[in-house]
Parts: sequence; C-alpha cells; structure tokens
Amino acid sequence: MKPVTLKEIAEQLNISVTTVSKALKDYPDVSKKTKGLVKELAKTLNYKPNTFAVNLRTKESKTIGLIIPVIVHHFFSNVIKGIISQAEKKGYLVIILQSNESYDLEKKQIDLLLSQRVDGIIISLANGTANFNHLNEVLAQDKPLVMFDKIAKIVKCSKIIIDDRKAAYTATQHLIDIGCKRIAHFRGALLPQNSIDRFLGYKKALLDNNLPYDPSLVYICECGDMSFEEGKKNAQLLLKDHNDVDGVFINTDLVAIGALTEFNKQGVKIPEDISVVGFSNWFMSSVISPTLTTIDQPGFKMGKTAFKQLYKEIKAIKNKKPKAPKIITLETELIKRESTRTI
Amino acid sequence: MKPVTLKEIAEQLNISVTTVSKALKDYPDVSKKTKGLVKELAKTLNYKPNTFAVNLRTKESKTIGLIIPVIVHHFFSNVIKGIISQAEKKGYLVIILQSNESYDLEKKQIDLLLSQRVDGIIISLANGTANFNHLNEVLAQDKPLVMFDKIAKIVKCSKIIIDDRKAAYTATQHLIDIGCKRIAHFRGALLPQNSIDRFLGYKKALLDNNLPYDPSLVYICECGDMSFEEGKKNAQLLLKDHNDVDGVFINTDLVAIGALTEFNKQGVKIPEDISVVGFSNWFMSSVISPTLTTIDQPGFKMGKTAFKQLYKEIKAIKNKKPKAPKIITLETELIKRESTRTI
DNA sequence: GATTTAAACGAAAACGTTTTCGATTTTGTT
DNA sequence: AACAAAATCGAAAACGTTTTCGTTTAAATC
Repeated sequence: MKPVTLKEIAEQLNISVTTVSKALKDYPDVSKKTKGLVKELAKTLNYKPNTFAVNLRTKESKTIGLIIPVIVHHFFSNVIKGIISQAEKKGYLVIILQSNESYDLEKKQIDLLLSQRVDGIIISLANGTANFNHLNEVLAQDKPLVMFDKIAKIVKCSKIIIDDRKAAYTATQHLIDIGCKRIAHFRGALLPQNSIDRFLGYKKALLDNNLPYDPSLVYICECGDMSFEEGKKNAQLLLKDHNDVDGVFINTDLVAIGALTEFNKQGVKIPEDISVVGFSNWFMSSVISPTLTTIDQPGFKMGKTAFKQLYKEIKAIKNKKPKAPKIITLETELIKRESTRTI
Repeated sequence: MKPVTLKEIAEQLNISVTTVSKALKDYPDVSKKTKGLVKELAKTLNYKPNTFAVNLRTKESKTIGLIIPVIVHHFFSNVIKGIISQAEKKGYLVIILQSNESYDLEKKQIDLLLSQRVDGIIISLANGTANFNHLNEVLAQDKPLVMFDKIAKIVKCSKIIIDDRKAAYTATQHLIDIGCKRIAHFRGALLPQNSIDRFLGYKKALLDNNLPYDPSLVYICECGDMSFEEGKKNAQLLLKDHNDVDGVFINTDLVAIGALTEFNKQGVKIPEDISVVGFSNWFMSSVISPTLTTIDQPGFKMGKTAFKQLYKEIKAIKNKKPKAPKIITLETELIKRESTRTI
C-alpha cells in the first residue's frame, strides 16, 4: 500500500540509492546494464518519485499560481484554458484562485501562493486593487510575475495586454464612420487600467473627429463586478436622460448584452435608433439578437502568451540571468455585426 | 533573500529548532514566554513554513486535483467556482486540468495528479471514457475520489449528480403538456451516463403519455465536444427529414442555442411551430431570443458539494475510518421561458 | 533536605530525494 | 606486471519540517 521509494528499488537490486536515482535520470556514470535493471524494476513496481521530496531538494514545485477576478466569464475562462494548455506542455501545474474583484482577497491569495512556494504567478488584477505592495513582494522574492488584461503599469513585471486605447478608438471610430453624432460610453468600474484606457480611446476618437466630448454621456459603475444588470440599468438611465444618443460604446460584452436586452424591451430599434459596440467578443455576442458588433480580445492566446513569458522568466532566474520585464501587446480586431448600422 | 527557516529563528533566540516549531504550533510543553518571543520574531522576520518540507513530513499537500472536460463552459466554470470557493475555506488549493473530452488525456492527468500526491481528486469524465482502470487506481491508492455530473456508475466512489432521468422526464412532460405530439431529442454523445439518462427520461415520458417512440427523431452526435455547431446541424437535419415535429428536447443549452439560431435563420417560428427545451440553464439562455426554456442545473452548488464530500473523505481516511461512498443527488428545476408555448 | 512531580526544553530520527566527491573497479597502455 | 586512465559506484550531507522520547530544570511534597 505504501508508495515505493528509491530505497526499496535499491535494496531489491542490492545497489545504493544514489545509483538508483542516477540511473533513473540517465546520469553518465551509471552503466547501461544497471540502468536497464533499475528502469525495469521501477516500471514494474510502478515507482513514482515523491514530489514532496523532489520539491524540497530542488526548491521548485513545477507549479504556478493564477489569480483571476472571476472564473465564470467567457474571456477569463478562455485565458485559463490558454494558460493550462501551455503549462501542461512544459510539465507545469496550475493552481487557480478567484479574487472576486476584492483587493483584500487578492492580497491574501498572493500570500498563500508565496507560502506555497509556487514557481511563478500570473494575475489579472481585481478592480479594487490600488495598492501594489503585495505584488512587489512577489518580485522582491525573486519570483516571476506576469500580469495580463487588468494590469498595474507601475509594477515592474512582464505584462500581456491588448492596446485598449487603440481598440476603443477603433470601436468609437466605427460608430462615427456609420454616422453617429452623439455617442455614449459605458465605462464600467473606475480603477482598472483598461477601463481608463478604453475611455481615453473613446474620448480621443471623438475629439479627432471634431465631436464634442460630453461627460454626462459617460456612465460609470461603482459595482465591483461589471455585469448584465449594470448594462440594463445604464441603458435605462441613458434613455431617460439623453434621447438624442445614436451610438454607445460599451466596456464589456456582458454589459452590452444587458443594454441590448433593455433596449429591446423598451422598443428601441438597434441599430436603427442606436448603434451598439461591445468589447471582448464573448461567444454570446454572436448568438443574441441583434448580434453584437464588438472588439475581439484574444483570451486563449493571451493565456498561452502569459505562460510562455512566465516560463521564460522562471528559467532565466534559475540560470541566474534574470531578464528585464517585457510588455507584450496582442492584436485585437473589430467584429462588425448587426448592432451597428451599415452605411 | 533566502526564505527564513526555523533554524534561523532558533539561532537568533538561542533555543532549539524543536522548541521553535512547537511554539509556533502552540504545543503545551512550551512556556508562554518563549512562545511569545518565537511568534514575535517569526512575524518580524516574515517566517513562512516551507510547504515542501511540511508536505514531505506530513505526507499531505493540502491540494486537490480537478479534472474537467472543458473549462470554457457555463456549467463547468460554475462548478470550478464552487469547488474553489469551498476549498479555500478549508485551506485547500485546487489544481485544474482540462481533459478536452479525451480519455487518453484524462488517464495521463490522473497519473500526473497521483504522482503529484494531491490529497484527493474531483472529476467529471470525458465523453470518451469507457475504461475505468485509471479511476480505480486512484481508489486503490486510498485517495478519495469524487465524481460529478459525468460519472461512471460502476466506479465505487462518491458522486454528486442530478437526477438526469427525472429532469429529462420533466422537460419532455412539459412539451407534452403544452400539446406537442411529435417530439425530437438531440442527445449528444453516446457514452456519457447523463446522455443516456436524459434519453431514457425522454423516452419514458413519451411512453407514459402514450406517444410513440420514434428512434429516427433521436439525433446522436459523435463529435466529442457537444457544441453550437452540432445544434445547427441537427436542426437542419430535423427540418429536412421531419416537417411534422412540433417539439424538441435538447441535451444541452449550447446545442439548443445552435438549434434556435438555425430555426430563426430558416424562418421557423419558435415556439409557434416548434417548442424547444434545453438543459443546464446557461446564462446565455436567458438573453437570447426567444429566451430558452430549460432545466436549471446547479453548477455552483454541485462544486461546493463535491468538495465538501471530498473533504470529509480526506479527513475520514486520515483518521483511519474510511467511509462508504455516497451518492448525492441535487435538485433541478424546469425554467419556463419563451421557447415553449403556453397553453 | 531529600524526594517526587510537573514544566520546559532539546537531541535525533525521519520523510525521500539529489548531488558532490571520494572510493573502487575495470579497462587500456606500455 | 605495473601503472594510468576511464568507468562505475556509494557514503554522506543537505533540503526544512515534525514528533518521539529522553533530559534538565523548577516547583511541590513530605
């Protein structure tokens, strides 16, 4: 019942534990013959190295931590998938934690991962995170840290992002191109960098096209978790206060879908009355009615890239040649669908 | 830069490693005074026990493994969330692996988790899994194993399920109640137990209501990953071969949504021409048009329950009082929406 | 003051592996 | 046959913790 150890193999073969260990790892100073014997017996006994001992000895766990604001989320679950798929290729396991958009939890979880001694951490920040000591603590311990999507510019680690500003600019420009003159923006929470950048892209597009920027058309949501309900609520407010709006650029597809639902309910014609552009390209956006024009955000690729970068840094640190942090920007694409007019 | 160890604390305080260890764990044979000193120094030095060493010594990792067919999936990601949330409460970490509906991968991953020496495993089987040696191997090693949703009845472990048969019966009965006479069924893949049970529930409802069971109305999908495309394809086939069908019970919401999309495209009126019932209650189902009548499957609760059960078994085995496997059936609910007629 | 009891501490083994470095054996060379 | 070189092996330390059990010190009892 007890798992078999090197010692037992050694005893059965009347050789030392050292030789068994070396044989299994193909050290050059073990003869072909003993290597054969050891490997064979190891296989028949179904020997599996004790990870705990290996970890203790080698000081690495071949495990990384992943902290994510929400799991039930099309974009994030795609990222998870990307990370896991890539990690598996390199023999790494992934421990996943959900911060629930809470800074306090995020902090605790970083602590937990550090004391678990994972080899590296990938994180997308909670909306509420404004203090970065916990992240700097990771770097201080010489542990690789990679951020994606919701990042903190100020923390000196690698980041995998999209150009939120540019993508938002493109989205807004599209609304302008099809003739919208009064364009609202649902910007979601205040803090996260990508909220800010998307807002800035929206604003710049307006100004570049000589459209006035009207702050009352920008809807902020204090709720931590941006959601369907938020979209409905904002749509209601919008219809009540601004009946001249003919276009909306919305921070996230889920919110956009909430807005669409409310627009449909109130009999507002999309796209004839109002054109709507979302952000992220959730699968859902392609099946609702009308289908949603949006910005495709490559979640799976982002996950893969994040792990690849983390892996490089793990190796680099191990070889005592730490690399400078790298910022990788992935391409996005405007997906035109039914929720925006064609000219 | 090196992490601080018990030894360093001991040296600074001029006491033994033993006492330091005991002090931190509140052993009764350490004086209040030294406990105070030790704890204080530990805090100022930011001491974190080396998990590798603790694991090696205690033979447990406070980590469990989770194998899931697909991550980007409303139901499964809810389960993940449930498991993680519950695990966190008990101080357990969760390693997540995606089997991609592949038996081979699943087998490898079980192996990986065993050699990683996780304290227990939660799994939802791949569609292709018909051989259960890898699962019995887990039990043979005295590791707790809990299955959920896609289970194998034959494996003697705890299971968290819904009554698929009953739920499918309810769904089909609902179609019958609103007047459907020719009811088709998209049953998805052939192997998984819940596919079978849902089919049996469908069939029994027909027979109990004296409606003929027509095998040509049951659409099977060999594709491993049941999906949107499958729904579209089956809807096409259905419209081509059976223009008298007035109701469909579909295995999974995502497939149902594919079918709805196709029906909409071909101008088939839902629910006037055909009533549609899905299964799982994905969020998406409440926002598409028409909104989808479906069976609510409590993913989050399932995840929580699965971990709770696993936890009990971990404790039980630790105390040398292993418990008999338990099968827990969670309630489901029919959610009536626009895709089925009202009488 | 001698003895018993309780309180506080520590030495050492153990968990299973990896790796250094020295020892032994074998092979090759003259 | 003697020696050098190469090939093969193993002893032992180390990783950091937990826990058993014995030892010392302090307090309590007679």
